[in-house]
Amino acid sequence: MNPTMRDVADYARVSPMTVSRTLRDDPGVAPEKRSRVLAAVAALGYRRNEAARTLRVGGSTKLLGVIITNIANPFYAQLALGIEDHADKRGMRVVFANSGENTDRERQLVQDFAARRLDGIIAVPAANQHDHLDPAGLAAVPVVLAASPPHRINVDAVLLDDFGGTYEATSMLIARGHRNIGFLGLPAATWTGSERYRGYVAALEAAGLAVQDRFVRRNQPHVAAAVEAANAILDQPDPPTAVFAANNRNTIGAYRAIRSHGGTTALAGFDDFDFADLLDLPLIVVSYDAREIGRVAAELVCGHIDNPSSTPLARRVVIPTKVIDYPNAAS
Amino acid sequence: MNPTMRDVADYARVSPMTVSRTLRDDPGVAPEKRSRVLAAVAALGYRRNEAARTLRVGGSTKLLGVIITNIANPFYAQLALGIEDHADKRGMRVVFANSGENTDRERQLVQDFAARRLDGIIAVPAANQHDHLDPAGLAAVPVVLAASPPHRINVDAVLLDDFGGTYEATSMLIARGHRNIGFLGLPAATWTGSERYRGYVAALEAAGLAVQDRFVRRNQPHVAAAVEAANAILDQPDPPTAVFAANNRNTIGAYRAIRSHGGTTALAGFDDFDFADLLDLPLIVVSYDAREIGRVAAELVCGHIDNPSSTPLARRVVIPTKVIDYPNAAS
DNA sequence: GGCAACTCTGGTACCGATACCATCGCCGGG
DNA sequence: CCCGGCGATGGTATCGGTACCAGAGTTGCC
Repeated sequence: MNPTMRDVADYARVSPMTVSRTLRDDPGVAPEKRSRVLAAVAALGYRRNEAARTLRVGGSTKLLGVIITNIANPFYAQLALGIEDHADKRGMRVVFANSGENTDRERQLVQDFAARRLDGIIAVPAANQHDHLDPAGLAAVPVVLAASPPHRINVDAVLLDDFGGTYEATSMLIARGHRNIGFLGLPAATWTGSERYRGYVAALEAAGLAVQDRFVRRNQPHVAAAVEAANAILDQPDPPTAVFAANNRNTIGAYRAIRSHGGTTALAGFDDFDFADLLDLPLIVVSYDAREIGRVAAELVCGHIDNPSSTPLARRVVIPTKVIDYPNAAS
Repeated sequence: MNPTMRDVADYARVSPMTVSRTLRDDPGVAPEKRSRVLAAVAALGYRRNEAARTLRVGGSTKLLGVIITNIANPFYAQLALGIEDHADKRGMRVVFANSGENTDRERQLVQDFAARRLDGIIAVPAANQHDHLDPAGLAAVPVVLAASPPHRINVDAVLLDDFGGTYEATSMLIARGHRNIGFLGLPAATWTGSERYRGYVAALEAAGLAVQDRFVRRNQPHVAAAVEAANAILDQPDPPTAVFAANNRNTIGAYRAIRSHGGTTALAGFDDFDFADLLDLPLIVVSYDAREIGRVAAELVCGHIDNPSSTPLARRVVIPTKVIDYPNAAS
């Protein structure tokens, strides 16, 4: 087995206490014994058992739990980077898990994290059901939500300006003369889905345009469905001259459909991506700093870790969005 | 503070042992006491302290450490997904950290992981210096490398067929009539860089073509440098009619350069990506299942966890590549 | 009826580290 | 010369669980 502190003590002919003090840089260890201890540590390849230390000191595990829906989505990868940025500054490590948009699994993961006594949890909730994310039921482990506000629980959240970004991009389409604008959205029950739709509707209304339901599709779980929905919109008589896609997947689907329809329909979408400027059709995207979301979420959760007495404030930090125009002129 | 097992025992008017047994599903607990205990657990919101349990049982932390260079790279995100796939089946969680291609940081992370008694480590090494990844110096924590073979240490590795993929893609360019083919590579000191270059050279030689150093650039750390290198190659008199780019970054750079040169140069590159079929120039990519790499690496490391006595075999599993042709005909 | 075997329960020690207190030797001042 | 005080060191209990063993109560079989 691994050497223990007692082994080191025996080897160095001192008591375990002296070893403990030495390794904690406690003053009041004679230089000579100190060096004997360090030599013993090196000789035995000793490494302190942090779990045991944590148990005794009542200290923290210095682990931050992160639950996201899918790390393969570049948005979440950036989020993860931002969280790690901040965690690392505090000597903390990050435990990642993918929920796969499944609330049951999300619940299991949260329970597991609490049992492991992680210091804090950052979650991108899969759905609207948030009871299992309430710190009150989780041994008071601080929780911060990202990308979606809490529902009936009292925790902080870092949000994106879903409404504003969509409003701005849609308005840009209108400013370019489009009057009939399609919408490929996310399920209405989700925060993001509802906010982005709200932004679309508000932009139309502000320009005195009516929302036409025949141009709206709101439930495409994958790219293939998005292609199909976009085709359905474009195949109508008197089709829209522009489309707004509420996320990455829908943008790709719309892009493919527009391409196969001759490429004359304007396209705007939420979520920027690499290569957006290398495509063969013009594109408008709503961009934002996903890494910053992670950084802020980590800051908030660390704030609660440092100061557990602070009652959850249900704060909401909103990260701004920026609309980017990729003209993608003929090459 | 959190309730302890003793609190539960007091509440249920039994001994701590009975609580412990109940929570471990030990048979031989009277049904009535059992239900009293479960009621007490629910009433107090008790959660067993896994760290304490691990300490006593001498068991494992059920944590797998993963060190990659940058999670924002979709390749590593997929790798991470594959690792989590397998870990999850065994009730393990995954601790991620980015080394940022910095060996010093990598060393710190590995030490930290060992001190936390993680059960195993999967690393994509930042460089050729691997001493710090030797399980012998890490409390015998099993280590598996991904994407790069071990150097002077005795551990398993999961590799990609860097040579074969490059050979095949380059050969495809040759088969299409190209005789002068540029190469945008990675530093020669890296395994991947050297293997991919070897594949390029071997394909040329097999076709009786000479390697022309004026068409080769091997050190572009970011996209801007790749653009510059590609421009330098294309601006020569009698430039190549095709270019092979040894990774993602170089492919993007080459793509931009080729586009600005009129778009007549053929392009092939290592690493597939979303949107590859939506660009406005034809493209050949070397594709592979990054998720599978992660899955296999996790399997290997779990094998060592289950059977610590097994001497490291320095096994090498090679994941195959597949060449994909995106004609990207005019839209 | 007696004794072994079995079921259920609780006491005690211990995993590896550290907080707290006791001890020991040494110093200077009264 | 003796005692208070200080710095260095070690003993002991403890963090939250669990392995091991002992003991109480019950049953079954000869």
